[in-house]
Amino acid sequence: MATFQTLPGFREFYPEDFARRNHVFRLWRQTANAFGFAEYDAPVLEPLDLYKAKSGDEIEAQLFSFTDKGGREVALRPEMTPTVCRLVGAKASALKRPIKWFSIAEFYRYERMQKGRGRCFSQFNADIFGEPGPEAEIELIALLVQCLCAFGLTEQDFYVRLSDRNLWFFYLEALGLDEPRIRAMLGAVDRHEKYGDEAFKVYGEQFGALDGGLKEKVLAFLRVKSLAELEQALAGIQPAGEEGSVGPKLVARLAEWKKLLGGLEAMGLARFVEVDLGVVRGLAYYTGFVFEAFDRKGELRALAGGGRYDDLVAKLGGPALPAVGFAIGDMTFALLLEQRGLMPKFVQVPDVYCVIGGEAERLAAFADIHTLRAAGFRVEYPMKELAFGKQFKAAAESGAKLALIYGGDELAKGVVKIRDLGQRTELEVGRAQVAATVREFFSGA
RNA sequence: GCGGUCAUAGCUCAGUUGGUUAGAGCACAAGAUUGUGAAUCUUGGGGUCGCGGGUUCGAGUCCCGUUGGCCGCCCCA
Repeated sequence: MATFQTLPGFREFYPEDFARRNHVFRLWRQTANAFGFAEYDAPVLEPLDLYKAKSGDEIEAQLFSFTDKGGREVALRPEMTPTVCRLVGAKASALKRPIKWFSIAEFYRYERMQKGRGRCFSQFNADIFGEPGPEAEIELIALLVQCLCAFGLTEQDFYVRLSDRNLWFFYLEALGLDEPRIRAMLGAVDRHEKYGDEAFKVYGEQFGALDGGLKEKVLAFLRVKSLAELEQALAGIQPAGEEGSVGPKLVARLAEWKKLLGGLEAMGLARFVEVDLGVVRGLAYYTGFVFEAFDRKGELRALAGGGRYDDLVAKLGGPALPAVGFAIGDMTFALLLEQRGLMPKFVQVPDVYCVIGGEAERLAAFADIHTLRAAGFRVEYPMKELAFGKQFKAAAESGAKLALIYGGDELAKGVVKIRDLGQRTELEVGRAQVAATVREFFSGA
């Protein structure tokens, strides 16, 4: 048993694990490319203040942070958003709009592990900068859906819940709440799914008990599950001619909802998306539409989450720049794929396995082995001398399609015996024809 | 940060009310087998029973602590 243990919550990728991870990353990358997103990366270690500026001082408890040898307060990145805001903010005026970027990167959070959560994990991040309208959300939600569908997942397996912090803000404003009350109420809305009416307790402690009419209106809004219900709920709140200052904002917002849902429907994605105003997402930097993807069975943590954060680039020192983004975590996602039998088994299979008689034959084989490898074939051979019987067994077990046989007889005749391990047929070819014959076999296969 | 639960070979697990040198299957390796296939048989390597302490004539087994895994709470950017 090894003296040294892996640090808690960190992961090791043995070849089969690594193959699975590669598979996931490869399809994410391919999908993002299809949507015209450009890939970037950035440092793993960042100034601690970058995260404090975004999320507040409390965030430090959940970071891998320390003081470096130059006295700098630094942290391993727990997320990509502040970093990408800095990157984009620094060159905003030179970047062609819309700015569509993605990354696949590893992140670190000092947290207790749970199912689907560790201290290190990877995320696919995609963001659009410079587009204030719901066109950006359409593009991103479509990308999110496709990033899951690319693996064979369907609307039976997952769905995206769509909500809107702006809409809530305007609605609560129309109900007469001031900003502190609105923020507290959004906190209650966020917790309502889990705690029921208990969720309003904090609000009550802060601002006094909720009057029944208000609570009823909040609950009604929270239960909105479709555009039609939304229109109905809003119709009730803005009687014609009254509340003139709030009404137009809600009307304009409703138009954006129609645009967003209409766009997604036109893409054929309506079946993946559910209106659900019960989602507002924890941290307060989101400024508009927010969305989260969940498995349909509701057994797993959120698969992905995102939303609009129009103020963040400026807050982190860049120009005012509207932004929307989302992230998919790799851990919960891998669990879902395993659960649905959509994670392939990866075995490394050579194209060709060489069966080699002795030392002289080995040298002859080496010449062909290297030629074939240089041509892109995956070629294996036994590292040490083995009985022929063992070598044929090894060739069969390796999964190779072809065996090249370099025995004393063949060497003497200047030929190589090529055995089709699937068909169990053999033919002899001259040494000079080996590469061409192998190439022909695989181009036909 | 809090709670529950678990820890024996690379993996899955046995191991009796505490009793001699800790076992099996799988996997790995060698041989039977020096020119043809996933088989079979034989053999082998591999363990400070997570770590530390305690009780006892004696601890894998009981007690305490600790580390780590899993699950849940808080949190979830």
